[in-house]
Amino acid sequence: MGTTKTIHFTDEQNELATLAKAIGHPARIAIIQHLIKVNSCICGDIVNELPLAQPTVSQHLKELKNAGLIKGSFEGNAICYCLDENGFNKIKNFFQYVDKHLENQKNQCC
Amino acid sequence: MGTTKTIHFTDEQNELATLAKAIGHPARIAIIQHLIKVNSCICGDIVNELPLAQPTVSQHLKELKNAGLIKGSFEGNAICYCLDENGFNKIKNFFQYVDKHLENQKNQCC
DNA sequence: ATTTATTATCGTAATATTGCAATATAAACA
DNA sequence: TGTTTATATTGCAATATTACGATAATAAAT
Repeated sequence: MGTTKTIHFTDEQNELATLAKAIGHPARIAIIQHLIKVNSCICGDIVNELPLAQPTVSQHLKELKNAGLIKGSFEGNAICYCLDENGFNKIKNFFQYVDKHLENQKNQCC
Repeated sequence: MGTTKTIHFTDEQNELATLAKAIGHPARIAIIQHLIKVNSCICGDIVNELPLAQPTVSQHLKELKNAGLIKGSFEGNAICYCLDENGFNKIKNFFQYVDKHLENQKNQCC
């Protein structure tokens, strides 16, 4: 196998999983952190920042983009990337939901 | 390969990635949601809730536990699982950090 | 038009993940 | 002790992910 049984889960569960999975790699965390640090958008700089070859970085950027976590726009012959609030808002809601529960259940666990 | 180059990233980046990766599967999202729904702890019920075989569920529980997202305590011959705030607080902080940035940069992206 | 710079894609090797049947382990109880 | 119940582990097949060299594609600059 190796194949996730997405059919048996709800769209919401699959979407949240896809978002979390996209974030679940140190290189992609580093990309997100860098995009926050430099405030405005960047592109080939990300390749210089990361300890990975250009095709690998390109692949990671693609995954983040597919998940709706970053967006890129052409700027001359380069591409400017920045965070996409669409994806982040979706997970943010999930974590707020979890957090609300954790507050209520403090020290009441089994 | 298939091997993530964890050595080249910071401990924080690797830890956040591990947490997000653990959440990044619909079955594990479903487990988290169920633990929230039933409020107090449960165990074999999770197996009944999920459309997966017992060994598969056991594996998913193990991953969540290793990541510090759930904790289990023995209750007779059964095991009672519930959410572990340790793991969740760590990612929560990350998303708050991201969110703060997104608020500032609204519509100022490239 | 050619070169240069920037990013994406293809192909491929190595490793990781997912899922399950079979089996093991451990605790309660008869 | 033997049996039931609950969970974990092992072993394995199928698929996914990660990473990179080589190469393509695109657009600016000369």
